[in-house]
Amino acid sequence: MCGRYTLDISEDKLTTYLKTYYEIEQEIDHRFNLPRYNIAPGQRIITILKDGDKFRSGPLKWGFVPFWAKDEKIGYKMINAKSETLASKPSFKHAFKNKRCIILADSFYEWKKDKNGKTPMRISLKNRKLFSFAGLWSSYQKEDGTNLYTCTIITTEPNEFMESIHNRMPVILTKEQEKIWLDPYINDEEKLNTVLRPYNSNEMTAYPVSTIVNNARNETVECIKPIN
DNA sequence: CCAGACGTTGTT
DNA sequence: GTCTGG
DNA sequence: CCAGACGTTGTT
DNA sequence: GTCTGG
Repeated sequence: MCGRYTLDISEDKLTTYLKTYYEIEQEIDHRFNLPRYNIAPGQRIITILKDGDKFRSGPLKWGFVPFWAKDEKIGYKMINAKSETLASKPSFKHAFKNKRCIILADSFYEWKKDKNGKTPMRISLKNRKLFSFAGLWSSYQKEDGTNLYTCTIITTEPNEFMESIHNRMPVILTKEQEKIWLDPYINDEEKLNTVLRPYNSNEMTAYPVSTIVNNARNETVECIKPIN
């Protein structure tokens, strides 16, 4: 599963990143408060989607609320979506065809179970670069008529590397895979499914961190500090 | 047909 | 809205 | 994901 | 146990 992650990059550098890879000229909202060391469900997160031929970056609340929901609380239960069943679940099938997005990150946390209980692990790419999770988004109309925009992170079976830590992992996309995933003109299930695969084990790395990260109120750099 | 759920993970 | 179960 | 609350009425 | 909030 994937229920916590980081985006350890300055506002300036992320601005450059968005321009370089996605031709996005927008400013980053200062309220994102970058860098971030403990991003949790329920928060507004930085995402990218494709609007026609242009990429757009925007904040989406993490926790998918289907447009037909009676109550937005359901979002707290929909922070992840199983890649294997996206096309058949009433909650996700529409978004799978029409509302795909990616979520920018540079690492994520998983709690590894051992004899002592749970140890939070920080997992990132060996090259330490930013990457993106595959996601789905939704627009939900609230009672007061305003819209709530939400998203979910897609999970898959673990690769060889992740197996020792957890039984699921988020779908991480290469830049090539992102092109397919974000292309609004593609809606062929089989084609889309080809990118929803576990990431290359050889490019991933992990280390244990302090349980400071357990509490989502703790947002300091201590969250990513290695422990013995 | 209508009613009621619609989700994931991990734990029991 | 759409699917499953009765 | 984990942490922390989880209830009502009436009175201060 | 189960829901809400971060």
